Amino acid sequence: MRRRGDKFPDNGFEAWGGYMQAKIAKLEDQFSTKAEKESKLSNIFNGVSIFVNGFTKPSADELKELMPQHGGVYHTYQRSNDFIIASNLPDTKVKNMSTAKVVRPEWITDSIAAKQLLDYRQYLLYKNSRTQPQLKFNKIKKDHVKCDTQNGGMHEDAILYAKEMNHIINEYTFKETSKELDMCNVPTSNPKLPVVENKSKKSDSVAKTAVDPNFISEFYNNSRLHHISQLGAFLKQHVNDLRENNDFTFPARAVLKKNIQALNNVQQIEANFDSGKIIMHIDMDCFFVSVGIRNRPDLLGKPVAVTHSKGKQGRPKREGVDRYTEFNLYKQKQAHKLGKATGIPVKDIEIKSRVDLIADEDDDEYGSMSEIASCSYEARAKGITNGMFMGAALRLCPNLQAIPYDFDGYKEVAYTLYEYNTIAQYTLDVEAVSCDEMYVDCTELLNDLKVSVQDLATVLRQEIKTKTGCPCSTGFGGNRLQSRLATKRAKPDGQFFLTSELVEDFMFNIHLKDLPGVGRQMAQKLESLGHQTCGSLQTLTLGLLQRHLGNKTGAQLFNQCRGRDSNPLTFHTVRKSVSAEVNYGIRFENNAQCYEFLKQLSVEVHSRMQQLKVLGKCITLRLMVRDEKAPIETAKFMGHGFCNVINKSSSLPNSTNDIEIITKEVISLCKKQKIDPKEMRGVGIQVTRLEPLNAKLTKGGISKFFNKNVTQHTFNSKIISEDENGAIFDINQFKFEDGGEPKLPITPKKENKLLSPIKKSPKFGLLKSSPGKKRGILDINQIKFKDGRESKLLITPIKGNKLLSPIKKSPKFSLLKPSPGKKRGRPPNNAKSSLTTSKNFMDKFLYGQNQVNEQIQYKKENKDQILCNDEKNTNEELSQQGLSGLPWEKVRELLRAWLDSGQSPKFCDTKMIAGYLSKLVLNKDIDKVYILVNYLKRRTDELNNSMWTEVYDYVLEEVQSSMVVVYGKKLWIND
DNA sequence: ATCCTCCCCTAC
DNA sequence: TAAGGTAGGGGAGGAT
Repeated sequence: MRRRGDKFPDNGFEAWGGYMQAKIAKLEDQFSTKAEKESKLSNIFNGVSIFVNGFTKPSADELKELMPQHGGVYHTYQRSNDFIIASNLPDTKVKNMSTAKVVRPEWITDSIAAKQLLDYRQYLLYKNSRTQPQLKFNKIKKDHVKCDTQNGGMHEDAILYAKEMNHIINEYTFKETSKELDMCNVPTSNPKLPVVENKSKKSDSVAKTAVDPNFISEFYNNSRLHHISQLGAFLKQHVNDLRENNDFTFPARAVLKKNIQALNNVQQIEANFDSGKIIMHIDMDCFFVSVGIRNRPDLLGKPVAVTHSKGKQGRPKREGVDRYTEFNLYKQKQAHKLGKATGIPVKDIEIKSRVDLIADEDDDEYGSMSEIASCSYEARAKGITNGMFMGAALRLCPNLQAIPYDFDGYKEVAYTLYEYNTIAQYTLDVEAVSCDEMYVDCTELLNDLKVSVQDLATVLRQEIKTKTGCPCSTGFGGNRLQSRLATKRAKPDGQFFLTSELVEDFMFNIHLKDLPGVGRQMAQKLESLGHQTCGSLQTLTLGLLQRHLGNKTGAQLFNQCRGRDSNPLTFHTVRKSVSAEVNYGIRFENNAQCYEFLKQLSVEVHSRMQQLKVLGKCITLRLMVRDEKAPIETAKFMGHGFCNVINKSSSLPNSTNDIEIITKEVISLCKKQKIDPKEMRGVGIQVTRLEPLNAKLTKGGISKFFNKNVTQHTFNSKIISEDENGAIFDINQFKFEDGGEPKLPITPKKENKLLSPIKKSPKFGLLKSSPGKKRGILDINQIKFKDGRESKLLITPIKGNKLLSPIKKSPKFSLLKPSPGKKRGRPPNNAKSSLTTSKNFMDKFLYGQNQVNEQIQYKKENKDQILCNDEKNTNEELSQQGLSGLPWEKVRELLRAWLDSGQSPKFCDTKMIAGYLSKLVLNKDIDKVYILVNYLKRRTDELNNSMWTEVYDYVLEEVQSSMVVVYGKKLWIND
């Protein structure tokens, strides 16, 4: 089982990966290969890897020799965990990298001379307190790390640092491995030595088929598609989190504006803003390749492909492979599908396929069936495309350079692209598409900066390039479709603004295949109708398209081919399903093996569900089974070959995330199919109809928070440290602006505010201060505020005494009844039952909605904690206390789950949230109030549902009334 | 009409 | 050798 997230809970990015075992395996590999090849002089650099940047003394070549001799690893191109060895670096480079790991080469030579690893910090090329490593040393237990005598007098922190940087998580394994290598400086392949026992066991465990216990982890660790998918999902969540935890002030905009103004050709603002929005689409150019050659200038300008295959290398022969038959089956199926869709006789259809260029099985040179994940533009010029087989690609371009995957590198670059240090420091109106692609609604940003689209693009692209080392392209347009097509035009390494005047001409020549949503099937269908371009398709009527393609798809295409797209960017995503599947390496001999694998896959799904904190109600098993006409041996090694797909699902009586239930259900579904396990070629498990769970807010968990200490801590301390990022809330940091014209150095947003009239609810009019009005004074001694950030808190003066009067409960407030208006999503179970059940959403969270499931779960996971059941805390008491005893992160989490629940809001929940926020106000925790209220506002805006809007209005009224009581002023709200 | 289920398709 | 995952949208057709 892969374990995720438990080791590095403080670092979201690491938590995502968590492939501990694989990492360790990789590490062991590094050691063993070295040990096999070199006769080592020492183990000084065990666990240390370096990358040499620029001219050094000793030279890169000499270091390359030295490192393995002393137990270290030398990388020809940079990996994320490397120490960077450099004697000097140009300033521009330094600006754009973390200098925490840049070390002078003397570190290496001195360490060797001293026969021990010296503290690298004495050799840092740049000593900048701001960029010093911020290690959470307490995360690693000291007693695990004592690296005994083998490391000589190595500074303990240095050991820790080296280890952390190299992601050596399992100290035990690390030690064992090192010791083994220490014991014998001999090739580990010698079968006589004890170590070899170990080694040979290990090589046995190189997972070949799904029967191997390590197969899932091994496979996922090498699967590009898995990485792409997980990274994408992670980044979407990341954007959710950013928006949730951010106050939406963007101090970095000032710098951005300066940088833009520093461009030579400062233009005045174009008429960008005449018609609605400006959407930007950012896409890294051939992402995997760009990351892979960041430190391989020798490959720049050459045809390069990222692939598992090493090139024209001989492959072992496999009996029974019949590529011709297998490929033909695919083609026939495709032809059949097309014939059915278009009415063209199947025999008249000729299918082109990516297998066309691939050679016979026994052709060593052009026969590789390794897929190309990404290829450079030079390779594309030769006709190579992503997804093509290596054999075919080599035929098109015999000097194609194959480079390996660098999944850590992709992760690192993606993170750079999405973290505060690039786009997110300027705006959070970001929709994450994938690890290398995003949409940004630039309307507000451009308005604020008053710069041209082109200048903004130039500076942003440059910034991304310097920070990631990879080129990207950006496209701009009035909607997401236009911006996307613009990017396509801009590539590679360019930018393009598709202005509204250009759209019509531009669209005319766009190939239908280039429209998002038009894939192979649709493109072929449309081609069979006689259309290949948007211009051509524009001649068809809406009705005709809908008849051929269905209502939605038809309408979508009708609009798309005219450049129209009314789909807004989605800044917040809610998960609807969780799944795991493996369609590679599946070769079972008997049912037992099959069920064992299903069990492992269930564990995988379960752990993903836990991470996402969801329960699910519907479980689907997906099987790929060899088609009877297909050869038993597949064309691709361990591939699935030509298969039939079986989907079977089962609805559970209750939502669950119980591993036992999932496993049982999946195996039972599988048994029912009565499929010969020998014929299985792929297995997948999917869980749908999700609902949120917060296991920590079960009864036992909650009573902890009613502990007196916690309460005191929350309410009385002036300096508290409960921010999950470790930030300290410190009143001394608080600044408040008083009187006169607002200077607004802190909140660029405010400028907009003052420029643009308020459109929304008329209530808001009262909250706004008009530009000339004086601001009130707030007693800063009573405000808690986050460390290190400037204030965005603004309090408007009270408008008359009216606002002090008690708040009337709006009579239209009708949350207990389902609105007859539009429905969103699937109501849980059925609408009636959800309304009549006694428990509301918050209660479910607080007291355990799926009490059975959860408590079982809870007991399993918290055997030690369950002792704290102070039964005096009855539900009733908790009800009275509401949320006020909870840490605010919990409330935020709860609020999020509530908004994501897909249910109709209930008044009691609304009241609870409002009550909590009011208490925060009384507690003068304005910072948190501000974040929560704005989060609520953004989310309810997005939900665009009158019931939720009422929730917001109600909560805001409550908050503002408390504000008036406490401060005599209202909280300033972003609009 | 409006749903649910079982697909297929698309995107990265 | 090779690592063909995963989430979401939507259509077809049957159930309500």
